[in-house]
Amino acid sequence: MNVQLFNHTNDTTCDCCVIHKQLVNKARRLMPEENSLLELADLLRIFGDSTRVRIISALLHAELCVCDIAVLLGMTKSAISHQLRALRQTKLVKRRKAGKIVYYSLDDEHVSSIFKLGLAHVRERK
Amino acid sequence: MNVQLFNHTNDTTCDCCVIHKQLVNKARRLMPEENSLLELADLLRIFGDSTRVRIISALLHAELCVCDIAVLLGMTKSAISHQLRALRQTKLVKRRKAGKIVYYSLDDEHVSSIFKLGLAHVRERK
DNA sequence: ACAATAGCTGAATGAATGTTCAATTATTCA
DNA sequence: TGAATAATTGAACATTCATTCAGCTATTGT
Repeated sequence: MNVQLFNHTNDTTCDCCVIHKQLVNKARRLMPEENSLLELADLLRIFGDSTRVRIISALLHAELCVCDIAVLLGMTKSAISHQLRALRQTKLVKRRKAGKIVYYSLDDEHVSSIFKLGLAHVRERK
Repeated sequence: MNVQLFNHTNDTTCDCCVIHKQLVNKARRLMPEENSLLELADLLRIFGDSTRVRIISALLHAELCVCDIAVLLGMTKSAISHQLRALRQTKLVKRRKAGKIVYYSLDDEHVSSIFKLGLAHVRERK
């Protein structure tokens, strides 16, 4: 276990030896398909913006319209609308139209779960 | 409930009426402190990059050194090292030195939990 | 039909960010 | 001590991205 193998590969992308070949192969085997990882990265990148986090935080307890969110965050409706589109594309929020007004809410339980887990993480790391 | 209040504010950041003032106030009351939200956004932004997600995915099942990860992802040690630093600063991974080699692993249970929740989300949204 | 309003969109711009390259540090082994 | 190697670092460059601005669509009420 953990034996240094020193299998020099001709892989030009790394200037070193493969130290733990079996572990690397195991990790490669168990890794989700590339596409899932890309979508996961996308999801978390969209989640991970201060404006969008505040929008999600606001929607945790109430369905709100674009104007509500704009006033709450002290930003323009345009800026909020742009961010809501990103959140909608990654299925973090969903919308419901009622006349001229569009109401936004969290899309499913995963969103609040990730929010709460992340918040717990930043509060416990000290 | 949901009565349109039309309280014109002089807030220049929004060119519209406060539609649901009580809901906005409630959301404002319940929102975590600004600093927590900023740190949460930071955490998820760092998490949400395809290279870093793949690193975390690799570390789900084994502790690996920088060189292992570089070979696994087909990238340079330098690039990986830069990303590991970002992951370390947000306490997503931790490291252990053994001679010249530095082993990285996930910092705590939150990280794999967020990973799994996010993956479930992208797989269930169709 | 017309005015008013909520929300959306595209282009532009300035800021943030990932990777590369070269150089440096830290550690082992002979 | 000196060569070799794993890892780190800083600067530079190219790309991505959030917000602003102006204009647009959709809907309501008169």
